[in-house]
Amino acid sequence: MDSLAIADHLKNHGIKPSYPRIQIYKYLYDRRSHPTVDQIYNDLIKLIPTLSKTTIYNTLGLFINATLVKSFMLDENEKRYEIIIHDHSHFKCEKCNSIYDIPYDDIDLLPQQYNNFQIDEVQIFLRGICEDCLEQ
Amino acid sequence: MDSLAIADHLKNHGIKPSYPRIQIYKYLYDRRSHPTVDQIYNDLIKLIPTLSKTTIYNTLGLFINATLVKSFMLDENEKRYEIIIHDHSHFKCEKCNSIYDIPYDDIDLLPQQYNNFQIDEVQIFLRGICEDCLEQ
DNA sequence: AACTTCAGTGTAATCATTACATATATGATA
DNA sequence: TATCATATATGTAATGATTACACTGAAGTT
Ligand SMILES: [Mn+2]
Ligand SMILES: [Mn+2]
Ligand SMILES: [Zn+2]
Ligand SMILES: [Zn+2]
Repeated sequence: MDSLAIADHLKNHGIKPSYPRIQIYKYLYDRRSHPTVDQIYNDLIKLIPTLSKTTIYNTLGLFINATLVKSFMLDENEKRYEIIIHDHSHFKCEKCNSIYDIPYDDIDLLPQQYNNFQIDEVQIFLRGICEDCLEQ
Repeated sequence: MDSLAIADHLKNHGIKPSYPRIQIYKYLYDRRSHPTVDQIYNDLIKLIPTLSKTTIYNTLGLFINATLVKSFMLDENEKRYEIIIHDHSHFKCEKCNSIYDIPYDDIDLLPQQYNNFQIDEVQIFLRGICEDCLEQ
């Protein structure tokens, strides 16, 4: 997704596509990682020397309101952010601290119903040791 | 579970059963809620006028190490704590902010396997609107 | 009693996040 | 183009949860 396509995409969601906004979106889109605000800042400051953390917080807030991005917390005390592409859950390795995406198909589950509760969102976190770390 | 039984229980897990420790355990055991440190403090200060938050943090840390208690975070920025009795997941109502326990039996799932990953813990959070709030 | 150990407390430091005020860019209007 | 209005971006300060640290005091041991 190039900058022009991102700009259109943001406009379609009612967000004016300023340069920092486009770059933050692009960052999340290209890496498909789960960065903290600090990580985003440390990476993008190379590209946008005037960038401030406040701008990152504000921009992510906008994206979340437009349901382009979502945030979640593991047990650390920093929020993590990721672009919303399709539903999946997360696995965190206790050894290498990597966070893996896990497609829903791979965990056999259907938690769509609970009594008469309306369920809008399901978050699943797995914790353990990843394949790579187990091999050592 | 009375104070004597709790004292024994703590001893069995290598924790000296001081008065504050017993009361904090009792608090979590009796209420079966998901309090923040602040809530624990504000409630127990009535019973233990000299209690400090540091003591609560230390005590919960001990309990967590002994796997008597676990902590988790929703999207707020305060950790929540609960006693470990049996596995279950959580539902948070977006209207009344209540946190409900949901037995695993009620959500049809078996995420025990993923490739060759070793899965030690599964956390499931549901989000939506609870029965009570829907009725209004 | 003297000594050791450890639980408990209070204060200060840390760090993520938010609030706020100011500066800058954009876009419309005259 | 000059002027004005509005939205965006930035920097600094405030907030609030958690942790670090140093001290106090109780309990037990010799
Ligand atoms: Mn993900
Ligand atoms: Mn629970
Ligand atoms: Zn790993
Ligand atoms: Zn409710």
